[in-house]
Amino acid sequence: MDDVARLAGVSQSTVSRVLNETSSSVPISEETKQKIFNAIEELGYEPNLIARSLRTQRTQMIGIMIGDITNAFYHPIVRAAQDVARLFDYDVLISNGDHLYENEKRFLQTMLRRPVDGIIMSPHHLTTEDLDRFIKRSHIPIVALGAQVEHPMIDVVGSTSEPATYEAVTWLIREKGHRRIGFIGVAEDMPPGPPRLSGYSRAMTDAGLTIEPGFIQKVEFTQEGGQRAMSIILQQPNPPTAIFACNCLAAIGAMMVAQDSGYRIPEDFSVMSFDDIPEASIVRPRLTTVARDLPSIGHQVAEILFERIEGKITGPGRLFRSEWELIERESVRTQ
Amino acid sequence: MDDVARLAGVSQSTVSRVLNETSSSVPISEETKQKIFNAIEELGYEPNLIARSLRTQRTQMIGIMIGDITNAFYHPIVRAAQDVARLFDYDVLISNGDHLYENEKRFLQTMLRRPVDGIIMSPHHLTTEDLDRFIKRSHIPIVALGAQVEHPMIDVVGSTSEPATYEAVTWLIREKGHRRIGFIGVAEDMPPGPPRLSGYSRAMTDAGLTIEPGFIQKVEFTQEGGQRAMSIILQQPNPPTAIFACNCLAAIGAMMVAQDSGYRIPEDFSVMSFDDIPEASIVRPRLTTVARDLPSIGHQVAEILFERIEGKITGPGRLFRSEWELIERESVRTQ
DNA sequence: CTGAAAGCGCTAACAG
DNA sequence: CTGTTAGCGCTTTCAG
Repeated sequence: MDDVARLAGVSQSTVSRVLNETSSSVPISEETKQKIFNAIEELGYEPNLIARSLRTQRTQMIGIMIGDITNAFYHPIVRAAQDVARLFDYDVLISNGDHLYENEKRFLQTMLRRPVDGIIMSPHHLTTEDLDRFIKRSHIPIVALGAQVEHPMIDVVGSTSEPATYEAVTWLIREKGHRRIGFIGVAEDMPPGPPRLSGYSRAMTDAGLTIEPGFIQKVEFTQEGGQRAMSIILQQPNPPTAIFACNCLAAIGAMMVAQDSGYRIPEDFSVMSFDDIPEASIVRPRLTTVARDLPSIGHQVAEILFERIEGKITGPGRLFRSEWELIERESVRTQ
Repeated sequence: MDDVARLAGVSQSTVSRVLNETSSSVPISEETKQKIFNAIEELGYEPNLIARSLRTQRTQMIGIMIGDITNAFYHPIVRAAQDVARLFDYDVLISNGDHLYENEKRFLQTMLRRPVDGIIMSPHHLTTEDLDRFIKRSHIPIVALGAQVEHPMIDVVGSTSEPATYEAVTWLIREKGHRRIGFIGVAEDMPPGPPRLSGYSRAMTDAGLTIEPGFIQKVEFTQEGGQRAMSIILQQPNPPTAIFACNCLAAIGAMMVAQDSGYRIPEDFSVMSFDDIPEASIVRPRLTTVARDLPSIGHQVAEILFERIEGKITGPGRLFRSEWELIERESVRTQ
């Protein structure tokens, strides 16, 4: 920056001013500006963000932690969030939680040391206390994605799980005539398992149907998880006619086990799942799912975060519920 | 850090020393160390990486730019690279190129301003001159993933495209008896299109087969691309009996178009592709592919980069070829 | 073995 | 409208 100033024949602080024109309320003559821009051009100067950060105490970076890079659910969200970050001239530090508590804690520590100006995360194991301790120490705004975080300073996006599952299971019962419905949930009661299970239970109860304990299986968010769950369900003496899975990958795993065992979908089992990822339309039959608009969730999450970063919003954490819609394809038939 | 020093009753520079013990050759008494660690613990102190970076001129960050976050090909690679970065106590800045020249250029600029200590990228549009200009200015080591970058300072991992495609197409001809083979390549001759096309051509020529121009379609790395390509191929008066696609997503798109038009795979068309992503085994019939060990590529790429970052390797860029193997599933039948 | 002090590149008062 | 100056929090000589 000194070199630029020297070449332009001005002081270094003037260069800094023209570079941060918005923040400085001081007017600068067009002529000086031109000289400076020419010098910058000639030298190919790029400001050093490290130095700027040290001074301003803002890093122009946000951190995003996703549950699992392998899960297509997160891709549109990350992409959209990255797009809005770019609008604000922010970079994004992405981290892979892989659903491990250790990774989630390390992520927080990294965010603290680095530090970042804001965080988007999908905490699966982190407790409210973990988050609270972090926020007390750092004051970095956090928005949580699809988690049941109850914290006065954390904005939450998601939480359509309970009602959406209720509607979907009710649809399976009322419109499609199923009465024996299995549920593939999430191991260790990680989010978003519990609200979806509760939506399922409520729908069953409201319809006056009994829930057979063997019909509820809790597994990981993976194809293998779905396979495991379905194998167990298939061993029931009187198996369900429909399966609601919390997650597309698990639904696909379940479908594959059933097909490999000689069953036909949807003739022998109807399968339905949550979140419309590309795999849902690759698979045959195509999956009927509860779909949320993932790119717009990504947008929303990032915009909410920047409201905090820019200080436009202060005060207690807010809760945003995203829309959903039922996409009917081929994996469910009427009983 | 001052607070820690005060609480421990030592000077701030001593605290810094115990925190960077490896780099400092100066011995420090056990007693002092203990006092300092206690103080750190008590205060919950975390060093500020920004300040450290400003001083050391190293950021403890690497940048990774992938072609497309949506393409499962990159997921194991990113995950593995992130794992090794963590071993070196590095953070990872991930960016999504989305196969756009503009994004690739912006990525480089970001890496320069930020700056990072090293870069892993899969350049699709960036020219050797772009990269050369960047390296001249920044001296940041780069390792390129699966690209045909010819630059004296850039390490390249990949480049099995030509021989692997040659082998695969030859297998289609010799073992499976196909003589009319279509090829779905990459639009605008982006990597890794050209070497794969050349492997295909060489195999066809070596087998004495003619290449019909209408059998070669160049499209994007997406399902839609594959759909488009296959639609055109299906309109040929005398279509091929087998299709080799450069990319699984495109292969899946192609398969779906064929199936939706009433053709059966592999009875009417054999389909084969490159890179074994999860979708390849979800789809029916399961895809026969040329598979590379993606996690180990990710590991390798990162390790090569850290050799440069740590200065263990200097000198001209190296070329690493990864292993591949043919995984036969159900999408190819003998003619 | 430990402390003092310089300075990484920048921003933002403050002073003209 | 522009220049001078004081740090941001750390590492690393240089002295002791």
